[in-house]
Amino acid sequence: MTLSPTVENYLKHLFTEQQDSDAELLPMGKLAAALAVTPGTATTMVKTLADAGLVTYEPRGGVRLTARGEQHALNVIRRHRVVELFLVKVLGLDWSEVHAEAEKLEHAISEKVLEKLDELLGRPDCDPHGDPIPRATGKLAVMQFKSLMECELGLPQRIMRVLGQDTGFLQTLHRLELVPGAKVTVQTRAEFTDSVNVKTAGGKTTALGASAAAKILVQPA
Amino acid sequence: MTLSPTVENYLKHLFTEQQDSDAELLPMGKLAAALAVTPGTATTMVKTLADAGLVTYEPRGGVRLTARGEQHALNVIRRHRVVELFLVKVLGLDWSEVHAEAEKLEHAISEKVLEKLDELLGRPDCDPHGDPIPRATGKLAVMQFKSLMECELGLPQRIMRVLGQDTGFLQTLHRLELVPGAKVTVQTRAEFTDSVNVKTAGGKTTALGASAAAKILVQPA
DNA sequence: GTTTTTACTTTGACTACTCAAAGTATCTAA
DNA sequence: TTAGATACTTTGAGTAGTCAAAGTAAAAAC
Ligand SMILES: [Mn+2]
Ligand SMILES: [Mn+2]
Ligand SMILES: [Mn+2]
Ligand SMILES: [Mn+2]
Repeated sequence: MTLSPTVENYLKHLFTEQQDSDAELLPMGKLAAALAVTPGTATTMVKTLADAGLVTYEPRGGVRLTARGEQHALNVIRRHRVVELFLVKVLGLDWSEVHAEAEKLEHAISEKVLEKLDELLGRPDCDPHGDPIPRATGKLAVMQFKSLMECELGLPQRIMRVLGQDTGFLQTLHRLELVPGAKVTVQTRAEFTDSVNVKTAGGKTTALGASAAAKILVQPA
Repeated sequence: MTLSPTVENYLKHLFTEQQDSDAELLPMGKLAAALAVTPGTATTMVKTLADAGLVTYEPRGGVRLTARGEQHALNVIRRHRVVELFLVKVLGLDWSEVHAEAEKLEHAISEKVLEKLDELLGRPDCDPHGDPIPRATGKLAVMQFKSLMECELGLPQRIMRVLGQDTGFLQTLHRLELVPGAKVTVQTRAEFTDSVNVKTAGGKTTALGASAAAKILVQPA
């Protein structure tokens, strides 16, 4: 019962896509897009996963992880995020580049090595992007943060999480000191111009577009 | 020009088999046995590697790495051995189990991560079994040690290297304190009974069969 | 110098994964 | 309530890697 890297990727993306779209079934098109494969490829694979008892599949309806599929998905995500943190904390890689590295390593890490990494890192709760790390038991903390688009104006906020893995986006955020742990204050939100003015701890003020601001999640400091 | 894990394994085994058999060409049968595939599979793959310029192939003669193939092989071996040392030194895994782990990880480590690991470990020369680690440039130290079957009797020796990766064998050596770095003295070599008597630093004396003794390489202490 | 054995190569078939393109169900909109 | 668009499935084909078994060259034995 050892899953191929391909199957692990299907389960992982199935989980994350399922997470941020509260519908019963995930449409095949969404899954195919997330995996960057053609719809036909996704259909074929999902039927195989259904036969293996990892998903339930409704033709022309969509797909959903079973409890067993979800456990496997959470284990892959755990490996991915522990590895990301290891690469940043121990090896000193830039947080903007570790996602790509972890995409490969997550399929090569044994349970034993994962446990040792987790121990070395002090049983961390979050990866370098603020994404929660599932516990070895499969439990995943669900945190509800507001984004810079929704949080209160003028009140100091702490950045808790950054959504998205694009290297350029993350490098820019690093340059602007908009990383998890940093303190920021949203000064103004301009209507119609789609722009948010943010003051960082360093005192600098930056304008962010709505799509960027929505990816930065905060909590009152 | 990124090689698949399968191709990397062919190149790696080609290199090591080529090393310890000084013939011009490596017979296909040896390669097939080393990779645990059928001869037909090895033939097919070797023809592909020849087309890619990684080996030269003489039908019914044998196979040999080109300079390019050798560089790739050395890089894979470097990744394997650096990873093994990392697993022992940093994560605290047992030296008997790291080979299996490294077999998977060696294909998932980027050049950047490899460099960071090498740095973290202090640019090591050898892996936990005493196997030399190729330099980033591709240079591999060739060391000529005597085994416990050949070394001088009664003279203290330091264990420099242990050949073979079998978990049970390595666990036993660990229990007997016959690991790289340990000091030992060969007291007697019994003819006909195929047995060698070895005294360890702890003062205990152990009888080793010829095949085991031949795998333990030493140097006068 | 033939025969037999051994080592190797070739062939045909299979699994896992993928895409392009043709076919079909369902939803939307007139 | 039918026409068209959309989303999905099916089919046919291709790549990478593998094995079993049939075929062949070379070496060994006689
Ligand atoms: Mn990631
Ligand atoms: Mn992450
Ligand atoms: Mn090894
Ligand atoms: Mn080793």
